[in-house]
Amino acid sequence: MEPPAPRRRVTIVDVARHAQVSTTAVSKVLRNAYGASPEMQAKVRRAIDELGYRPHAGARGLRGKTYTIGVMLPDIRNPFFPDVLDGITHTLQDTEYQVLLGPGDCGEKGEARVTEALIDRGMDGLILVAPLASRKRLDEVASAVPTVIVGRHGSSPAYDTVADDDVEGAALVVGHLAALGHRRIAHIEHLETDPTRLAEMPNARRADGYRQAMRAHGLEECIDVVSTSYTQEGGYRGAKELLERQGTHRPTAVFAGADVVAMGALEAITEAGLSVPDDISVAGYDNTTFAAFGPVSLTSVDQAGHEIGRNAARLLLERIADRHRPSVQVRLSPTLVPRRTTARAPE
Amino acid sequence: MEPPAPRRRVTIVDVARHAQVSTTAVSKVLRNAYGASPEMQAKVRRAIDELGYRPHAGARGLRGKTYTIGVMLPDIRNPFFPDVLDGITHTLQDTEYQVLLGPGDCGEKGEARVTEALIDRGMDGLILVAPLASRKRLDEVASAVPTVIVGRHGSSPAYDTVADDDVEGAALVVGHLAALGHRRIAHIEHLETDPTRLAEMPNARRADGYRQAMRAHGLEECIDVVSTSYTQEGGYRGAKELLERQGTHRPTAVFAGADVVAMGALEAITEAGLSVPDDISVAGYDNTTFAAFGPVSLTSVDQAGHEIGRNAARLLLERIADRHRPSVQVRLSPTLVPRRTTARAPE
DNA sequence: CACCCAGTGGGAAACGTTACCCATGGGCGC
DNA sequence: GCGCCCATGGGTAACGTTTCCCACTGGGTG
Repeated sequence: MEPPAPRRRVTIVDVARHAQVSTTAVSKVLRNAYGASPEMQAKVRRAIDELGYRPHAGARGLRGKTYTIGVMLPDIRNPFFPDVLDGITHTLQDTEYQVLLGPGDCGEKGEARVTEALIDRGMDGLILVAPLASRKRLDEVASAVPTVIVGRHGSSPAYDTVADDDVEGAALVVGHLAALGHRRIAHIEHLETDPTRLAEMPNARRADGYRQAMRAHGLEECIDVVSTSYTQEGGYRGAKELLERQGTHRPTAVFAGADVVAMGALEAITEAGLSVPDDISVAGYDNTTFAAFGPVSLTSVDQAGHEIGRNAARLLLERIADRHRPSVQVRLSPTLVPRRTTARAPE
Repeated sequence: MEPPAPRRRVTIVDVARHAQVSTTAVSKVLRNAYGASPEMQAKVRRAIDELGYRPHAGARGLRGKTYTIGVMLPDIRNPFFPDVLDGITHTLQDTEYQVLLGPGDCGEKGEARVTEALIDRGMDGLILVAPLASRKRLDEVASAVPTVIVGRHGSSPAYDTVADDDVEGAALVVGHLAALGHRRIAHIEHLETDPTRLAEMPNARRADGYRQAMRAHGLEECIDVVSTSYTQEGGYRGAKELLERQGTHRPTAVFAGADVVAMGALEAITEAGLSVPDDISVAGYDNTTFAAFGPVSLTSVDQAGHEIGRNAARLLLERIADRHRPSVQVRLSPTLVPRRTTARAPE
């Protein structure tokens, strides 16, 4: 069977004709612009309803705004990002802005491609979540369109930032484990080689925070960092390496830099025939639904993704309204959520 | 510090001037259209590279195409959807099309809003994943823009569909459990009240398939369905209800309609002090990363999300190329992935 | 030698919307 | 009573691209 013929779209001209006014008048009503009397408003709105008119965003973008916010997500699988997204959509849902997501496809290349695509599609503003791009590129992006960077430290006059204090989060974990009597607390980090990103990326800050906190607790000698990656497989490899350490070199607690990493670590520990938390404690980061899941019950750090998203959306709206206001950095504090994968150190 | 002044975007006019040709010529080169000599092509391409020109999708959309595909995802949290998305982006990545996601925000209302937003933003085609909308609405959407519906049964001349055979999937689970000696196999389903959707939604088909398979195995007497919802909490409630059954009414195996449901069920079973799979077997559906996670190791049904996505993208490209070709229905077969949450029935 | 056609290039009008500015008319201050 | 200003409405030119069609060239054909 052949599909039915597509109908022509209702345009502003149709509305104007139907309401017996000019297109300019309709446009004014649409944008709540100055210069439309209440009667005019009513007449136009009725015509809009009767015809089922909806403005064409692309055409709007040519002169004015598209009323669209683009969000670049580096990895849809990471269960932390939906929280951020919720905060964004929630803040935007009673504005006239619509959120569209660009799937970052992992990797700097794919991320750049998606970001360009969002710009080319006339987004009024961009929220980049944990971007890998260089600062120079971020500045370029921000010069093309109002931009908020989420989850990265380091500031620029060109864009606003919202981030959680990862150093503080790491300190919370180390403090918690130390209070439970652990001394040999190891950390699985995401390997970062690019020197310019080194200080800005959350993973580097967490590793840094871990080292600082260990020293603060007089555990400098016990600092033990394994570099893999923030993936389940990275956690698995990292934990395997830690478990190979002999006797008093083997850690009694593992601080994984992300919940997915903790997942991999738990898998490796289970495979090794060890028990959590009796033989070894494990803590993650992000407080994903996975961590909250009863049978897992992973101690984790809550980043308040919803709050991050809310702030990002708010800042973006502000910046769209005034591109010249000075840039803002919002830093939020994480909280520790102790669960059943951490307990008193053995012996 | 004030952000730097934004630069004007490079347009096709700039390219034309720089290459000393007409804008028409540049446009032809951009679209590989007929009527541009090799020399012209080379000259224009060089100008494009030198100026770093990228076409403005919104402006293109006004006359031609935007080279953008919109994907409506009802729930980013469901770990099954990223697989589908991967299949889509993978198929599209060496075309000139870009994928943008519309977050469905759960619920028919939000879904409708996002779908409209995608249409208004000039998408060349739409992929709707497991939409809740009525058939009438789907037909309307499809009449506005080429559309592929994923994960819903029932066909229409207006759109193509790609779906997994849920009846078959349910049969795989029941067959597996029956072969392990289970007789009292219960099912936790997602309650569906809307009669028009009843036959089309995957959840209904799974419940149906469960009943058919139970009868086929001579277990008609043991059919036991609890209606909650496809959420973790729904699984928790459903399992609690099942565990309250006394003696020989209590099931020895639970077929949860989705992995998230199985998560909730596992939580309830653990809380009740029972052991999986010794006391009770549990199977899920979707084969998410959660199911594959070692310490969980949930028996599940794999829907080949990647294949679904691939097919959806392929069909959509075909339909964009020819809006008049008859509609196509692709049905894929699921496979069972037995893991450690299912074992021989007790006694 | 007139004619035609294929190949190539460009001019101009769309596409749907908004920004800018001007025209009109009535009320108000002086 | 005269001029001024504000409130209201509309005309028109953008915005960046594609599509439609016409013009020109040169070579082959009748």
